[in-house]
Amino acid sequence: MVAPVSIRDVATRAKVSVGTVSNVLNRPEVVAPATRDRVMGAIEELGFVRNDAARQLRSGTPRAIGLVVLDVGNPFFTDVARGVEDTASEAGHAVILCNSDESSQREARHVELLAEQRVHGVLITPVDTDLAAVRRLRDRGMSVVLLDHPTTDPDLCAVAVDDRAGGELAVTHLLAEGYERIVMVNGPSRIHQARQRHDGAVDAVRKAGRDEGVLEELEVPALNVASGQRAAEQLLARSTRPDAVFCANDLLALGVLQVLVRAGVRVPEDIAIVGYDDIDFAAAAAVPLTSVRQPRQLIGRTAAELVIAETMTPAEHEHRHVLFAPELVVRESSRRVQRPRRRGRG
Amino acid sequence: MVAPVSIRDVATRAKVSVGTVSNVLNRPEVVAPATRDRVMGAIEELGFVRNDAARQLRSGTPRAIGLVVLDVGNPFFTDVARGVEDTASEAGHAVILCNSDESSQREARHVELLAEQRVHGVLITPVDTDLAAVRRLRDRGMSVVLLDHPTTDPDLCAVAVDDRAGGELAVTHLLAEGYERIVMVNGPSRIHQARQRHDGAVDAVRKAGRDEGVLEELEVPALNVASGQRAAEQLLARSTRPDAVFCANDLLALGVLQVLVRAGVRVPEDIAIVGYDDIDFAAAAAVPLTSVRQPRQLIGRTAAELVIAETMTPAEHEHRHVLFAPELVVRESSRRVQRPRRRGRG
DNA sequence: GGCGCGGGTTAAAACGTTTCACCCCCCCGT
DNA sequence: ACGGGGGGGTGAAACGTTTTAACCCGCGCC
Repeated sequence: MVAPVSIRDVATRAKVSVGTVSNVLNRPEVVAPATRDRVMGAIEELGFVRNDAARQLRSGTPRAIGLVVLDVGNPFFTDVARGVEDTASEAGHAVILCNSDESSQREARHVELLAEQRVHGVLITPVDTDLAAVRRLRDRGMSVVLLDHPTTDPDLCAVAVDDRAGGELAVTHLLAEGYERIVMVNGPSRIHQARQRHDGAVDAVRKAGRDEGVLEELEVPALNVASGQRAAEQLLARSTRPDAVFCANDLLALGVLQVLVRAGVRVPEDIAIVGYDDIDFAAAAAVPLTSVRQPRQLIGRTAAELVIAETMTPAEHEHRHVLFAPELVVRESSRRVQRPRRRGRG
Repeated sequence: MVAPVSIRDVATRAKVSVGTVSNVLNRPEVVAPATRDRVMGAIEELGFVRNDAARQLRSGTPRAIGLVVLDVGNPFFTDVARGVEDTASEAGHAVILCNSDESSQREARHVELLAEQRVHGVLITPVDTDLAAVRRLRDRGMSVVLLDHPTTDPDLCAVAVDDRAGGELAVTHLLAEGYERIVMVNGPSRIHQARQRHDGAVDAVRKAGRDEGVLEELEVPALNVASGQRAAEQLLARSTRPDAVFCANDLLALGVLQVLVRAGVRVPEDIAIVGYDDIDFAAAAAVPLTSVRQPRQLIGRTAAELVIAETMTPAEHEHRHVLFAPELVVRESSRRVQRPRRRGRG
């Protein structure tokens, strides 16, 4: 519509050189107030906007960071994204959000795109445990922060929550409340978090000195509401139902909860439920959901800070592995209440 | 870590000119197969990645589009975003996601950033009804698509859903089911969608030939779960309660639903609830929620297609205003059931 | 046997910044 | 009066591509 206006146009308009215009843009203090005002005026009148591609080409310092998540539909990730976005935008960076949808193929495409953009850094929750894609990024010189995916690689920053501890927290709580036939509805074992949370659950059983039969794992194909619903239907069809369900995330838990409630099963009297993530909907569920809280926004903020810090001072940067502690939020869905036990075992 | 490798390095390695390398990258068909293979080999060995900043600078055609939403935490927007992301990534574009958080200030900052990035186009749900920021973008020559914000401006593309029709749909349904004391829990009137949905609700009352007293509006400060909870508490405290609640979005509805259920109010027997957006959680709620469905992903896809089309062929592009029709999804939360009316009025 | 032709390749210009070395001029000290 | 110094500004190179005009060369055609 309008002819693109460059720094050169501004320069001629303000009767200065392009160098001076660049200076008022980047180091206003070195140019005399009078000329500075003149240049600013010209910028205003012409509606000049700095072309970041050129700036980046010359200066080599990009102003965007990439964020690759497993599922934008999951509130957990949007909260993380919000944290990332906040600190990034404070630092004047744009966030390029990519959704891998748990597909390595999509992940690869997105990573390629980010590499071409020469982004400042990449925050990624890798879909595969083998970190080939991630390593390729690093080899091309970008700083990478692993999100919610612990690693021992000393050349990588990572921000995660101790999933094993979280799993333990949940099941310890259930055992303490007196539940004895616990089913863990878990995601596919290729997902790292799923495995860790289950390991933690097993830890809890062992540490409590219980028979390992008190905990059973039921694997579902995806960590979403629909899978939870199907899992609950399966459980309902059984002759002996569990007295508690621990779900690998809140979406599963909400699905389970809904099906149970609609089937007339009382929660927690008949079956208790514990979720994971403590998304906002967990507290607002029909029966407020006990859940393992992760500091979602904090994860995002921390990761963004790390990646920005790393690119600011690449030399003295030490790669850090930040591991947050999860926290159990007990709500109604798992509180032991006085009730007639249908089948007294403990 | 690794010295950045440019097209020039590839050229010397493959013993061709940089022009040829560029041709291999952009028009493989014009270069002889033998040399093409040689160049590809060099690219592979050196791990070359095209620098998009330089490409964009020279060619003027960027490969990213901007998306500015009101609230990334709202599943409605993440679904829209997913639609945008899908088509954008099919077209080889990155999506820069920005969260304005309903603040004009943040919106302005993000818009500025996008302008500097010289993005292909911007998809935006503006926070203010006056479209100053949007117009500034357009004046700078970027194509803009208004998301979920109808306009009559013929110089702008827009993709929206007929909110007024949606509001009418919801209330017509409630009236048809025999509800007669309807409260609409609505967002702040500065939000365009909120106003439209209320207008539609009023339409429904009028068309049904009812007294306008059957519909009352209760305004809450934000369209989220917490506001819904507070609204429900207010309603519970009243001496005469409504027999139906129409919420301006599903987050509000879920908040209302939870508080009602916990207070022992039966839904829909005592109070019916209708939400708006039909987010995934609506169907999975304690009482599956009747809601007005918007084609969320389709909105995103359509908007992305429009913006890409516009920048492909700016000359022959005609700005379009796409208006999708909402659809009522009736579920349990508003189905009339036989029950003893507490106070017979109709 | 010269000519035009066209496929394949190249050299160089251009994109809009930033940065760096340099210049001008005025003021100050001697 | 002259040199030094420094504030304020300039000009040009450089960043990594894409693109265009030109070039080279072999070949078929008149």
